[in-house]
Amino acid sequence: MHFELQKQDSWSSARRGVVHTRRGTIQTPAFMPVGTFGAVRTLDLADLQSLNPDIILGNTYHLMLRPGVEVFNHFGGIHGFIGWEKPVLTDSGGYQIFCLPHHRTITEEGARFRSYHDGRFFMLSPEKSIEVQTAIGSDIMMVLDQCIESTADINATRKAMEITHRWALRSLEARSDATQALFAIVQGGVDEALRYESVDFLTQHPFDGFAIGGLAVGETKREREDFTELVAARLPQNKPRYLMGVGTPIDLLEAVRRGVDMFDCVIPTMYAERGKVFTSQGKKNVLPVANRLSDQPLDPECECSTCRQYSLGYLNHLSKCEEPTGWRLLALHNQHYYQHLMRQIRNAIETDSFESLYRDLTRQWTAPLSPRRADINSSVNYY
RNA sequence: GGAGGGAUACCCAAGUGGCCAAAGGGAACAGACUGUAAAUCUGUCGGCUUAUGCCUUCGAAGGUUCGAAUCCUUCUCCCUCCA
Repeated sequence: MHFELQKQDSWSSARRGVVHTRRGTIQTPAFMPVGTFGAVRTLDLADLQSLNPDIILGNTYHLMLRPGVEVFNHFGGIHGFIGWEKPVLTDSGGYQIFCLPHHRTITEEGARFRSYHDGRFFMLSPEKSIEVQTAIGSDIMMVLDQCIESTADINATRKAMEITHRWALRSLEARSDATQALFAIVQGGVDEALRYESVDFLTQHPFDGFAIGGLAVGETKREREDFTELVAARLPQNKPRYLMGVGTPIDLLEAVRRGVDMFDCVIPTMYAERGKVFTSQGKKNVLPVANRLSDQPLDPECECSTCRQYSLGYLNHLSKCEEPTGWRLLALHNQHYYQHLMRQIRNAIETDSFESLYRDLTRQWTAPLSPRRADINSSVNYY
């Protein structure tokens, strides 16, 4: 795997690049839809192909519990299993160490988990995570890390960072197939010195890319942006930078501006299930009764299949009935919105217009609506 | 014509003398959610309000009682069964 840096924005740290993987290229900045269990929630392969992201995500932790390594060995990896031929990145399970704290204990060896699904104990070590990711056959693997709340004290944060470093080296050692890329994960909470230390340690080793972990886990938006900037600026130019788990459209824009190349987030699908969509007019709630008789699309400026075919009134109805088709239609819209946003961003960097795109979008997302527009659709919010 | 059962807030529904402005659902409204144990969680939901405060409310009208959604009388409407 290698990273081709095509253009550096002159106004900001934004960069346009291409990640070359064994299964194809990823145009960056890129947003990767999250498919934890081997499917982007509510979407099927045809939906996914119509959205056409360059890469999707799967999750080691969930996939090792179900269906298990045996199934991936049988099917020859996730690509054959789910029918997706383009790149897949697997998260290592590090986030589950963070978000399932009552189900595990951490030792030097790894995280000993009690399965939330059948109660059995198992050890998720760096080696085990790599073994599972190898069976899954992802094109980009992540090292097992210890993510920790941004609000944790400095000692705990240092400890988590140091174990993350040791686990990262063990992961590198455990990799058997170098065509599977391996990214390390920078930790260090919201402490400047620790973040620098983490970057400096990890970048001494031959990882294919570097992720910024431990953000969007309790810190303020400002801290998130500051630490993204600080870490990205210290990472090598010639390797991709991946901000894990982030975020809202404005988070993405702010992070691209600070030099991040790759993102993933559950927000597009999660919000779809909550009746929330991103539009050119801001974040909108589909559920209020005020939308019941609307024959307008979700977003008149959107070209997604949902906006081309369905009225807000119908989507309001489906969402209120908790009809899975409604979640799917909103998920398609939100994922389209994210892919479209990233296309706009890539274009803007290419054509030296990132600054004006940045200003347009931030104005659009934060400016109050005109009275006329507010009158037409009272359920619009800002980001 | 006879015998029973019922009427509670926007809807369904609990409550059978004080701890009832009234459980629980639903709806509505607001909020949360960022490397998905999430079709989840939180708040508001009679009115006025800073309120542990006042006012109005449990089909209607009277009555008993210190005190009534709860007991009694009459009335109205609904349901079931028997003729």
